[in-house]
Amino acid sequence: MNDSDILRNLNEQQKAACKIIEGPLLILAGAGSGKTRTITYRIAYLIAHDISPENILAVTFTNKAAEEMKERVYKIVGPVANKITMGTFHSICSRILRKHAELIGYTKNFVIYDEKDALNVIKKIIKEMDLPVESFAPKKIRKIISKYKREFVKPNMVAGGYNPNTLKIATVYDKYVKFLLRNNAMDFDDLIGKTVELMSKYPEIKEFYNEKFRFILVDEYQDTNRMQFELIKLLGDKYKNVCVVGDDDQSIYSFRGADIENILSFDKIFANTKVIKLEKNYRSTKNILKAASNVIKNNMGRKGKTLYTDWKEGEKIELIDGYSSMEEANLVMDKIKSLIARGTRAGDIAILYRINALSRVFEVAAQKYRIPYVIVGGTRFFERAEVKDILAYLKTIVNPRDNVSLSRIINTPPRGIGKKSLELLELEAAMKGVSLLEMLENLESIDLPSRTKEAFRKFYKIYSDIKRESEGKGVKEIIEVVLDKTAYIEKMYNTTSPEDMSKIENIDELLNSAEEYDSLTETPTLEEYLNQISLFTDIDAWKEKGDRINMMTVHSAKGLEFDTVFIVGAVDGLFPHINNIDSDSKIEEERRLFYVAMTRAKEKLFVSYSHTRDFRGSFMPSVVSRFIKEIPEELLVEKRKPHVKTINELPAENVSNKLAIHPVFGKIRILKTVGEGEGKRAYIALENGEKKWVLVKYARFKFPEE
DNA sequence: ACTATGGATCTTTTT
DNA sequence: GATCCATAGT
Repeated sequence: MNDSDILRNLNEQQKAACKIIEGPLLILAGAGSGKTRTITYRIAYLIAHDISPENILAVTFTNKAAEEMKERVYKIVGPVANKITMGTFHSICSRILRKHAELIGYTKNFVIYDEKDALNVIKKIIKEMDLPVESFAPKKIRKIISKYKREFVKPNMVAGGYNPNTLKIATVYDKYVKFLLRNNAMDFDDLIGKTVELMSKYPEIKEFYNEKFRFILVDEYQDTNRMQFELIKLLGDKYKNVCVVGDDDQSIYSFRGADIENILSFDKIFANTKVIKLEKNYRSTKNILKAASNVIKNNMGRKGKTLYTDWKEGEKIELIDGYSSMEEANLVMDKIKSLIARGTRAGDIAILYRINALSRVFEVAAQKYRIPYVIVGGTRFFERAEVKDILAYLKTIVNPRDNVSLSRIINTPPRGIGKKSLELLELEAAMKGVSLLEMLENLESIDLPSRTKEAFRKFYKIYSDIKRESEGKGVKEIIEVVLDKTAYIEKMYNTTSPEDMSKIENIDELLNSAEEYDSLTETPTLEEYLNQISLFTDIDAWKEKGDRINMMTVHSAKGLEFDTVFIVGAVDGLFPHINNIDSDSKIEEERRLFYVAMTRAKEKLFVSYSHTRDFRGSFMPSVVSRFIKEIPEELLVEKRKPHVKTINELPAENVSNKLAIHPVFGKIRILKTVGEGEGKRAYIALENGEKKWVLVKYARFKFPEE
């Protein structure tokens, strides 16, 4: 394979990006500009130029993206592709850390705590310290700690300032860090942060990886945070062959610390950076691209790119105007039904929303219309309670120091070990400075009521039986041992309740995942399996092009494309989200998110909204998203309808005896209204003759033909 | 020790 | 409308 074989598939800018082999390179790649293609061919080009695949590191945003890239490179260069290191920051760091864990006080079997585990630890600490939950909300503290970690602020470096709570938070932080270390556990931030610390502290390790990864590629660079940047800096320190690919317009992870500065100041850290812009879009029609560009141009402080396409004009963008969110969902499904009838494949359609909560109403509608669907994301599979229970058994086998997992399973299924007993055990363990499991091994050394002791003994027997019988077995078999020894399914669930049935199905699904792992891995180990799944996301598992429509958040849809896209729930407060409308920078991120959503569409884009929406059970009035208003009217199928009038916008005398449509009761007649503001009520007559008083605040009436 | 129940509280997005 | 938590009853 020679250069021209590789390069003939690329446009001029893409070619240029391949040819710069050495030195720092920043590729600004617009949406749909063939970014993945460019990276893939660049890797092939490197290999064609005698660069050893072992010396190439490619960092992607998801595991799935890494796999796809590997496959694509494989198609060009063959089996040597398997020698390239590819993965997410988290998976690569986890691999590195397992090799050197002892140097930082861990063992190579450390476990990774997910958000829930981390939150539980913090809750525990807050309770222990007897802090008022009002000013120490665990979730908020968790966020603050995560931020400290990302910025390399250690507990003893937290500045007290004027807020007396800050020091207490620093104490929680300190206890949290120590807890994790004692439990041989890391959270997501640790994976990156500790790798950075490892390399800063041990020059010989850094040197090793500098030599190993002489050529570095980072995809989705706009969504890296400071820690990740530090890591790239360290890894690329010796050879400076660092190629990053990103699009400032698609930066949508600032809540996770992603810092656009990483793009803007890349060339300050890596001197003589070459910059290439990919501005030709191969994905969307002219109309979609034009609409998206008109939205994103309202953001200030962009690097500035002008996307263009040779593609057809295409269809205009269609707005879908529902009254309630239920009606909105039904109208969307109506549309989808007719699209499918006209030959569109269900798998080529996506419904994108701002928040997961919205999936529910669309799921119900899809079922009603008998449209096959798949929901990607939401509650992660591996975070479901029944799955976590089983995994906790596995984690305890691998890492006996993991007290979080042990306290989860010690009485699951119930075996007579209650809160009090567990507390006693924890107290003893803390005093002796040993793990819970070590405590269980030495039960004789402590003074306990004999019944409690017996219960502990029984549990320890189950645990050691599992451990013994797991020796030399595959992961699936080990899970079967756990299920067998604990009688988990029989004791926890009954086969008549539908909820329990779905839990049993989830456990089956877990067995399937283990079986798949066992069969696809050369030397399967429990350790590796646990590591893999703790860094696994739903999007990684998502099978594309199934014959079902796809539903997911806009965040999950990053990097994907679909023929037909529905952006749903496009109302102010949802998209942009209510939490992000109080500052320009937050609104700009919401706008980028909307832009990402729009640019997922290849052929046809729909945007839907409703005039009321469900909020914690009751109704909330809503207003069309400001982003819809930024789409030029000539790109829309129909002109935007004037916003419907609500009862509060009309004088009382205009309302009486008027026909309206109510979100629940349908066609109604308003007879009179009483009161003003919050307490304003309306007396209405339903079609069936029934009469009712309703609160105007919740019942949003729509008046026809206003 | 366990289960059922009601109350409070919350939802942004994710590795 | 879901989930988490404290409490009361078994």
